[in-house]
Amino acid sequence: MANRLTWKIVRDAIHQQILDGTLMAGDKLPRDEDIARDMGCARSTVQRAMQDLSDSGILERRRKGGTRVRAEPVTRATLDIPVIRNEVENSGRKYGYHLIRREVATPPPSVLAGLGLGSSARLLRVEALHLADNRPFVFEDRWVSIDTVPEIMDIDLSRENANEWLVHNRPWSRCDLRVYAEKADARIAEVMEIPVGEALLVIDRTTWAGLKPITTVGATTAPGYQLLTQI
Amino acid sequence: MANRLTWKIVRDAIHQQILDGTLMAGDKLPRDEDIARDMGCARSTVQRAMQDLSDSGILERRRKGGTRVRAEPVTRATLDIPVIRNEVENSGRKYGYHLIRREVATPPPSVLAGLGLGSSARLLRVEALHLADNRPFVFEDRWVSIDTVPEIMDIDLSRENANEWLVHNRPWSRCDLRVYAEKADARIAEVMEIPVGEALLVIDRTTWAGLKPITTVGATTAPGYQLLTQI
DNA sequence: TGACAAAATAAGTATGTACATAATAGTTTT
DNA sequence: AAAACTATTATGTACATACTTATTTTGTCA
Repeated sequence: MANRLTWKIVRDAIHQQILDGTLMAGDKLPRDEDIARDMGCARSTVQRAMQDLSDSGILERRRKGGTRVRAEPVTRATLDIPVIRNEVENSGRKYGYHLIRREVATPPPSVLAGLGLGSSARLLRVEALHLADNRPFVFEDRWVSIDTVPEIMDIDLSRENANEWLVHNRPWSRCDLRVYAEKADARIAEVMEIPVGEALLVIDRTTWAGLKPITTVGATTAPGYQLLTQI
Repeated sequence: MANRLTWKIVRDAIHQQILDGTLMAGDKLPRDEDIARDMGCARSTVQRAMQDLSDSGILERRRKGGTRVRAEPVTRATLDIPVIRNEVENSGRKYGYHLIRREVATPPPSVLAGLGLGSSARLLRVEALHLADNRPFVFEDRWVSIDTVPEIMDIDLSRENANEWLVHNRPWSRCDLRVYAEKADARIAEVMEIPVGEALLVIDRTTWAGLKPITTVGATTAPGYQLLTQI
């Protein structure tokens, strides 16, 4: 009931001081306690606000060192990479899935290194195509650790999608992501039904459960695909 | 001193239940209060842990509805896009900058629409090349709102980098990012000293201060450029 | 039966207090 | 003067408590 300050109000007030130039890059802010006294709220409210600004990369906070406006600004964005089926269906299109290859093999050294495995490890390789309205949407080239996920061998991957099965049955605790552009080679061009040489966005993802590698996937997206974030 | 539970311990305990299958996608968790009682800590400690898991996209929380394991998992990653100079110098290379074009013009409709401006607005256009060890690293094609940032007209952009000037002098409150792949056209190929048709990663960014648009930039990166995140 | 109001619920927030921790500044010892 | 303690400081965390808010469930009335 009372006209208390919320941490979001405090956060926006501080942010506003940065936006209007009252606080510039590198400037030091007063102690949380003083800000709390000046604004008339509890220190924990200021702490919450500061934590949020710090998480967004706007402020830098150090014990004893105090709080300052980040001197080397970064654009910090949150990227949500959904399960492909959801991505397709949420955009109102029909999802389709098609298994291309399934085999047990020894992956190339780069894949083994990325997973932190020795040179003789044998993994399950899965190539599959995800469709949106019957058109190729994402081609995935995946290696799954049979050692970490033995159950995957019993799954009928022509009916069930490895991506979804893993995400529902083997949650990860660590994930490496890399995003880059690549020219479509003959193979990709054929599978995706596009001209050779087309520029495609590729999302590589490697996940672990604890220290054990689960899977590494290269997801080659159709032409025109965009990753979006909004802050 | 006492053996109190920290919110990180609580968070990891919950997360562990998800990792080991005790909690599956879609499952409902007990109320914070009950978890706190069971684990022997304050509800605020549980709240802090839950907030973190919710921010990471692992849990979904709704007032009255309770907490459940996210049914449609997403990979949520935080992307830090630094100022290019810092990115180059932090990797131990020499940073260079070169202004290619500076003019006042009316941008194409797509740019105007992205900025939410009418069809007659005149903006400052800046084309510039960022170098790493004297080799092209990022080509930027930028439009700056003269209305929002009139001071930009007085800056000598052949000496001072628009990217850095803006980021230090015009903090934004909202930012849209989009990442995609594009084939190098003749112009880009010449500027970047690469073959025509090379697949390049492009990062488009548009920023606002409140409702007023500041700038929109297309940053075309050199071949091999990767966006990385690690969770 | 359906529409609408009231109650119940669980997360979200605010506060004061106490203590923990990391980083710095100052002081003493070698 | 370098190294090794010590004190100080500002943020970080934990907790008990009280109140707020969004949402669902329930109850009432037409």
